[in-house]
Amino acid sequence: MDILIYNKSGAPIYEQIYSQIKSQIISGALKENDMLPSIRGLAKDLRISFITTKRAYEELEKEGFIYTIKAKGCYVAAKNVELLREENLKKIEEHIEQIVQLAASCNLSRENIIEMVNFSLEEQG
Amino acid sequence: MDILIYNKSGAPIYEQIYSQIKSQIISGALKENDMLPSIRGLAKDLRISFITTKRAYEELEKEGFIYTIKAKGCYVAAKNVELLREENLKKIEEHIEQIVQLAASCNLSRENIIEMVNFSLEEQG
DNA sequence: TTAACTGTATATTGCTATTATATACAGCTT
DNA sequence: AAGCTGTATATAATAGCAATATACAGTTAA
Repeated sequence: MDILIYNKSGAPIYEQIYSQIKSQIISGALKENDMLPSIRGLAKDLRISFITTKRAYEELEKEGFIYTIKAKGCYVAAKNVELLREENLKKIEEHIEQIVQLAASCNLSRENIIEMVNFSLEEQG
Repeated sequence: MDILIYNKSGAPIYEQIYSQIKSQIISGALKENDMLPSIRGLAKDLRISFITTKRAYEELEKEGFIYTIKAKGCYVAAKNVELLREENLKKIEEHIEQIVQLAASCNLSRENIIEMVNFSLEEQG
């Protein structure tokens, strides 16, 4: 399990753990039913409290990326790609609606909006 | 000057004052060069410290909605369409950032996003 | 069965950002 | 001069959050 903590990054530790594991699940590096490192083991490796790793795992579980069996361990959940996709699509649609309204109230053209989207996409890579 | 403070609302007092005055300016209830209540007078009415009303006015001035003449008072600024436009642009950028992040985490392509924007724009007319 | 592992629950510490404040100051008006 | 206006600085009080220790309870394997 490759997890790196950058103390300078500004992001809280539990969040760094959360997002790194999440990425590995989404990318497929971690597969369904793979066992995650125990919250205590990982905490020891990272030299932090296990409460912090626990918090990261809690988030992951709440979002449906992992599941937990008490006294046994935490495992990668079945990838419900469609679910994730639909949830995100709904959120994206809401954002777009907001954008369209804002754009209308200040005479921003369609081309301008698309430009902005493209720009932002290129920034992210 | 009608300003109501809801202590339960969760929003800080200075922000409630800020947004209520802002609304009145945007709606036209307060017109260009209208004098606002003095920060001390308003504070007295609302039974709060004048530092709090001052903060609300500071925000309004920073955003360009009012202007101040030392030792005289605060006045509604000329309605600046560009100002509103910039505010909206900022909000739109924030929405786009969110969208880009969401899209990345469910492998939604640039084309898909642009399609969605176009679709939404056509719906609105 | 016990030692060593797993996750859980509760309370607490420390820190940082924010809200709201008092007090002392300086300029305008009458 | 009295009484308004806004200004500047320093301070108190909160609230929220990150990270933690400690005590608990279930599983596994020697």
